[in-house]
Amino acid sequence: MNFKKIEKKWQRIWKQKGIYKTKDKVRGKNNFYHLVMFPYPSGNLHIGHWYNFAPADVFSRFKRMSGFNVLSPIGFDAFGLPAENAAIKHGIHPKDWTYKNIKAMTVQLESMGNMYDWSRKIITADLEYYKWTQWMFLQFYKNGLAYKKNAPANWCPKCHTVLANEQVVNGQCERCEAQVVKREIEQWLFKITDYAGKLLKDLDGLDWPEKTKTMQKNWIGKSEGVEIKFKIQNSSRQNKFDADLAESVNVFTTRLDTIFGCTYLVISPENQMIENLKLRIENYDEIIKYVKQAKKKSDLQRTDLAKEKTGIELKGIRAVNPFNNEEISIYAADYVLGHYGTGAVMAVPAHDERDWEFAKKYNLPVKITICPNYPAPVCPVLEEAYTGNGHLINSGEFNGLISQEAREKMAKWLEEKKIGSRKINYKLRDWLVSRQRYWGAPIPIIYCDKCGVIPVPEKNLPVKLPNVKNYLPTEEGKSPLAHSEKFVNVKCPKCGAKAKRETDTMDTFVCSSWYYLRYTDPKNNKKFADAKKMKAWLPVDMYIGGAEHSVLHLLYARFFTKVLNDLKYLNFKEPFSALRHQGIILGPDGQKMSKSKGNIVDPDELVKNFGADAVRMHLCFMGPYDQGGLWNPTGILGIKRFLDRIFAFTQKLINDQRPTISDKNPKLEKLLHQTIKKTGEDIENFRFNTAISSLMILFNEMEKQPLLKIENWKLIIKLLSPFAPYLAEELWQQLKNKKSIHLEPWPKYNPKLIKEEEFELIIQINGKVRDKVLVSQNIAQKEAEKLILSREKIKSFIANQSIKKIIFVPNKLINIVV
RNA sequence: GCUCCUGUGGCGGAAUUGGAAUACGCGCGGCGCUUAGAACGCCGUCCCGCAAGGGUUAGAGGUUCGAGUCCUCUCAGGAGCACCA
Repeated sequence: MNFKKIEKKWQRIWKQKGIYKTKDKVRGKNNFYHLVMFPYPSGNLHIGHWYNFAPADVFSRFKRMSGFNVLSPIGFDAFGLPAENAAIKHGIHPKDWTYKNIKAMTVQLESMGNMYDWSRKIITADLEYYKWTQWMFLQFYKNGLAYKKNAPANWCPKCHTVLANEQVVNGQCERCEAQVVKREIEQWLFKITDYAGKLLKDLDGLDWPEKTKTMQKNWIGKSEGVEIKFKIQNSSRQNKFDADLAESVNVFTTRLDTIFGCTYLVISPENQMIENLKLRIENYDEIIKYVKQAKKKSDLQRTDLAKEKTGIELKGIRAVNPFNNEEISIYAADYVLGHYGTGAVMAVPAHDERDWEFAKKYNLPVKITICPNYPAPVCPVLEEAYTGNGHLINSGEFNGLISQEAREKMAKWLEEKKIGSRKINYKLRDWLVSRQRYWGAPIPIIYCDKCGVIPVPEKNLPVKLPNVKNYLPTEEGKSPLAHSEKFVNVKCPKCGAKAKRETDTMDTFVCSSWYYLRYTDPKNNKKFADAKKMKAWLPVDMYIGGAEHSVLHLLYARFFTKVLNDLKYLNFKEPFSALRHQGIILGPDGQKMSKSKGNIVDPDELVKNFGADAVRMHLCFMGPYDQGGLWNPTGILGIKRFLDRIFAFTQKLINDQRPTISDKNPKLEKLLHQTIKKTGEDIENFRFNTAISSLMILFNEMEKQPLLKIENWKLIIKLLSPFAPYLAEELWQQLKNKKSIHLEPWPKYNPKLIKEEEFELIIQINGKVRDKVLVSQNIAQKEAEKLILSREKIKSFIANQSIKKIIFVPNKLINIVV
């Protein structure tokens, strides 16, 4: 079999006939939008791409054969850091690099034989695309969802840009793994926190892997509690000037039930209170020294659990616990985070591990208020914090309540006295979208001395990314675009005076947050996509991609959809109804593939040696799709042999002069129909490996038949066609069919033929298999008992033991307990 | 530290709801074809035992007539979270 010739031939014909062009509507067929996460044009397609795209294409093809009008688009996530970093490394302009790679990767993608509708290809770095990315930014801005602020941000010193929280992994840059540092810099953010509640709640209705949902839930991090006002007590050093300032400090807690055990407060070093009470804090200078130190630390240093907590008392001021009116001291400590809750906590050392540790170190009072072994009257001496629920003691009128009740009653008490209220906090922080880099969509904002921050009018979009020579990132925290006078200097759209453009570009994740919408109408130059077309396809019915995007792309895309839904551009709230992740392919050594380790498997080489069909099919056959696994260099031979045998057998059938119609083989017919059923169900459930093994079992049987109905053989070619589209098409033509096999419907199985009339009854004695016998389906227990007890083998096993019990499982087994 | 997932032959892996463990493929061994090899075809391939039979799903216990599957503990590997009050 000359697979190279076959692949070339069909690539040409498929393109010519446009069999993969997708219409927005086909009569009698439901639309099905099947999407794979589009690739970065980072260089070459690697085996991981193949593992992502090839089995996904099997699913696409199966859906299409099953009667759906399937949209299966592809494109390139072309803007962004990785592509730009690679370009710089090779000394090539990012634009040239990116488009050169897109060209090469397109050829590689075409070789896979996927049913992509190439007429819908999108490239996020194209002017026609990023015009709409900028338009999206403007909508966010106009609706108060994009804002600029100056605050410490995650700065990657190697990539010379700020990063979103989601892009910092263990204190390192997600891409280059450099240690991220804190840097004060003006930056643009999207108010994703406004959507925290909805992003959390709507996860419930999605057909997504539970793990992914859990990860998003944890990232959003909802916690319910109360915010309480602690009054600041007048101190000896009070003077008239600061009387109005900071009369109280707000804390957030989820453990209101422990408040009688609160023996001090802790505020974060960033807390404004320190400045507000400057004149009253006796050791202000010392405090400021501590604050400066804390601010210098990176998040990673600050959150290092292994390190001892540090803190410093704000001398001269004290707070009052509203529940028992006790005066307590106030500390500043860097284990309290400035950006979460109120940036201040009530410390309950007896019932919180962190407070316990801190209290032991600074010798602060510990007061037990929760007893674990309810209703035990005496609480044990604590050796560590007791953080569980229990019944309350030392808690005034709330004594004797259990934690859950107490939280409820105490919250009411607070609200009645107007010194606190229920509050929900989220860990999620706003999405930092500006990047001080060249290769991205420019943020469409203009700064005018007179008019202030002015969004670029929509009619002036796109703000074109200039083709500058100096695109290298800079140290000073500014985009390289800042050096381009031509780009920067602009007239204010409002007053016409001299103004300056924003020079930061957008995070690549902004581009990929809406691309799935654009595929439905990729050429539209009036809107990002036509509403009718979006309605025809969206939301995405099945989305496939790597699990590494669980809290990045997938969260951002959901956020975009919700915003556009609120702005009435979309009629749905979730972009991806169903989601599946492919696993990761490791090198033969069990290590992650990398150039330095020299364990990279080159898909082009494999295609050259074994053919695209074999590569596709082997990837499907390796194991469960979401599991991935190590690459076994010889495993693909099995698939290659299988395909060769299919080819040879077809030739034999075609050349065989004898009439092949006459065969009657009910056993084989049954197996054929069982296989049609199983293959379809397995593909539907992403169990490609077992689908293929059932095809192999069927073929092994068929091959043994000297005479075979050609119509039955055609069915097996159809079953094969999603896996091996080239070979199937070639054989289909050889079997004298004019239309493409890929436009054929999936074979239907005959339910009557599948049914077994007989089955092998397993005979167990004390749970051990001792014998088996062929009996008719649905045999009754009595009949079965009679039958097996008369068998010599069983008789001898039972001998003279008495039968205690007989367990009968219909159509499976019978177990005699003696 | 916490949470979740995974552990089945020499290897990748099968095994509806608890009901024949090791399907399918790789590899290996033997034979055939061949001057020889490659390719291909056929047969064999969990362990002990001549056999009857017995044992085996990381390890130890438990529930059950019956456990790879459910429960408890231990070990190993992986993923995620990690001062969020």
